[in-house]
Amino acid sequence: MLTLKKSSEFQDVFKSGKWSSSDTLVIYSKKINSEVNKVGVAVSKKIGKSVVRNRLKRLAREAYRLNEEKLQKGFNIVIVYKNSVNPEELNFEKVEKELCKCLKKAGIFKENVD
RNA sequence: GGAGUAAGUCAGAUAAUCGCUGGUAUUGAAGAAAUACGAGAGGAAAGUCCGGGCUCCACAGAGCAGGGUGCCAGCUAACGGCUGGUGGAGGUAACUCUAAGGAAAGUGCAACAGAAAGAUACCGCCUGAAAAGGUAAGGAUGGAAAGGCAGGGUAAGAGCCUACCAGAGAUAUGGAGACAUAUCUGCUAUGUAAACCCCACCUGGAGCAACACUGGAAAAAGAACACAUGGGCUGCUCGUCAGUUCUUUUUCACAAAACGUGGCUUGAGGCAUAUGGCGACAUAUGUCCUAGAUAAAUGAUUAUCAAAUACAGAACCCGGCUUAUAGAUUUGCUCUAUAU
RNA sequence: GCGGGUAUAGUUCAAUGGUAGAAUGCGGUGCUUCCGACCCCGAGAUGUGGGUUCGAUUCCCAUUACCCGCU
Repeated sequence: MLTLKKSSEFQDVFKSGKWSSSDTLVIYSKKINSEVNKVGVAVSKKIGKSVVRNRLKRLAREAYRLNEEKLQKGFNIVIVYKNSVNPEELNFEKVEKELCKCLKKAGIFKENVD
């Protein structure tokens, strides 16, 4: 799993990418000329303390990792948690569900997969 | 058995599958990558309230200003920390708390009430015909009222005298000291220094986003040059150092705010034993190596253990303080009930 | 990571250690045929917990929330 690292890459995805959202997540994506996908996760400081934010990042990364094979390639993706999220209500199953929903909306899933 | 008090310890474990970040070894020309082995968040990692190391500024200068600390002795690299004691406060007790120098160097403040707020006594009491004088027992106020209270004494009164209590000074004894005890003198000096201040001691500034190293080109404009200007922490005054560059803009290229590499983890380190000390701690010997990331590493699923749930995530390092914290557990001591 | 600041009525701001005040908003009364404007009256607050002081918005300590700067 490759991650986005530069600030300029993040800004590029935010400005010129497509977005789709669910109750808890917003996903920005941009197609580029590449054979791999890159992912970044962003959690606002308003959601909680560092323990909470780290936990949410891990959940998102794990959910992405388990579903990575089902995706089309050549995208830069940024996963953002909404500020209205209640961290106590989230567990791994919910995050995975929401993430897949958003990715389908964005059209990144391969067509022949449910 | 109950209630309490003090000091600690732990902070889920084991197994399986998938996955993450360093290290070592092997393969590989190297890089990337792969395989194997082993390691991988805390008691507060937090708040940033103190202190120190380290780096740069002149290895760090002078004076004033400013800031901090404040019973005594010790410990420590240092401290506003810790240990042991002294005084005071609370508790039946075990024990706990305590910013605790100076108000007799000076200044300020003490609203309202009250005659009066450390000072010219309003009413009152006594002497006296009056004028005037002597007084502070009693009176209302107030947080605080001329040491308190009782007796003697007196014209009325008053430490004027006496006992007890409280405060001040002197002397003696004990103690390293804070201070304690005893005796004598004598009756005045209110409170506030977490008001200014005085005294004693300490204090240069900035911080790893510090700092060092490597890495492209071209052009234009401006400023200042030796008794001058700018810079070297903040306020001022001095002193001193370096000695020609500095600032801005544009174009191309670009990891480009170089988001690169180092600094970076072996350290006032941990553990065990012995010795010295009431103790904090010190010394000696042996032994161990235990995160180092940079959009930032510990996660997901399943099973078992009654249950798996608190506060919470290293970011240069260390010593403290403060604050948050589910549950489990050990030891010492105190009071109390019942039984023997 | 480092440095600094703020918190007072519903809102915007004042206040030498001595009764917390103003504007606006809110409620009521009057005026008006009714509403508005105007007049009168009223309620309403020192972020939280300790300490110093006779007395704390003010001084000291801790804590919570928010904001700003460095990069």
